[in-house]
Amino acid sequence: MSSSLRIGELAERAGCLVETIRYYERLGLMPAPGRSLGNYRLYGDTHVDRLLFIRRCRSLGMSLAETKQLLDLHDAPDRICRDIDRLIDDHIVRVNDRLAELQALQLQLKRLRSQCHRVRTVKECGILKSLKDEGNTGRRQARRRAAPA
Amino acid sequence: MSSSLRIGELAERAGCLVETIRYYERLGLMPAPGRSLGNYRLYGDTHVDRLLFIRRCRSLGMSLAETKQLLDLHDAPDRICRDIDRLIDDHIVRVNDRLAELQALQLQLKRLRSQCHRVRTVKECGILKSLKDEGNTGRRQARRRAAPA
DNA sequence: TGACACCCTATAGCTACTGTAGGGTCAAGA
DNA sequence: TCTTGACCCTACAGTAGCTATAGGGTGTCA
Repeated sequence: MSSSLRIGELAERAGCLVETIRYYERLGLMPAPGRSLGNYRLYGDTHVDRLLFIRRCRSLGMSLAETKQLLDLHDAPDRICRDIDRLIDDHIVRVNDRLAELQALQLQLKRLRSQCHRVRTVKECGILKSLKDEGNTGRRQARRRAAPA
Repeated sequence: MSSSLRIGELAERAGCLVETIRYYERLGLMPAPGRSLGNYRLYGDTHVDRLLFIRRCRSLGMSLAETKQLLDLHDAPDRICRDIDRLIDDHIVRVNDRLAELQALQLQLKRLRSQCHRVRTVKECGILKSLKDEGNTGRRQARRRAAPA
């Protein structure tokens, strides 16, 4: 029953590329499987489960680092699950933030788009004008040493 | 009036890092400026405008490739501006798509989070259970040659 | 003269893969 | 038996958009 899959079959089950699985193995997310006589990787059911778990985390937008944390928690089943809650909560916050950013962005783009008043040439294009003038950019970064006191 | 800024001052005006400006220059988004006797880059007003334009496009989520297209259109002021409209429209569509994806994701995460019923150990954690069982992943990719007919 | 902020080039690192080169394995068909 | 073709292997380069580091040079002030 503990099937013996080759990497291509595993990839198909998980809906990912063969290269992705080898990549996860290099990163230590997937354990190195046994090998056939011809040096082919051979996977069992636990590998299938683990890969599906990883892919599901990824499809929920988690990073590989977060996914690794969840896997580690999963491998220590007697720990309290508050850590898992926290990880998911943090992720929800990040997704919310990104969502708000994108919504603001969408609004700005629509405003920008409305600047085009059917003129004919680029020279008179309201969109380009807006892109040039508006806001003058966020001024977030600018890494230079602090001015001496 | 056509100021002569060093790269650090330009970076500060645009709210980006010095390295980012040099990176844009390597990519051809920023033209190579003149140099001082000591080989320092010296920028004028046109460079300031161009960098602000780029940063504004980036802050609107456009790729550098899209930004380059807009810059090229900008440099050919007699072309019809329909191309600009189209570029912005395409971008709006992509932002909308991403927004919808994120909203679906947020819903899934909240459902996932609600699986935790205040149990104590990871072993019994409903979140991990959901991550293992649910949906069995999208099965999108899986690149293998088509089965022979 | 020294200290320090700033600049230079070249190169490596980040995330999460994806793609390629150059080979080996394995099963089926001629 | 030989060949074909799908599949596998390792190692490495490439993607986007920066960011960081090493190892140097420049410019200004005390």
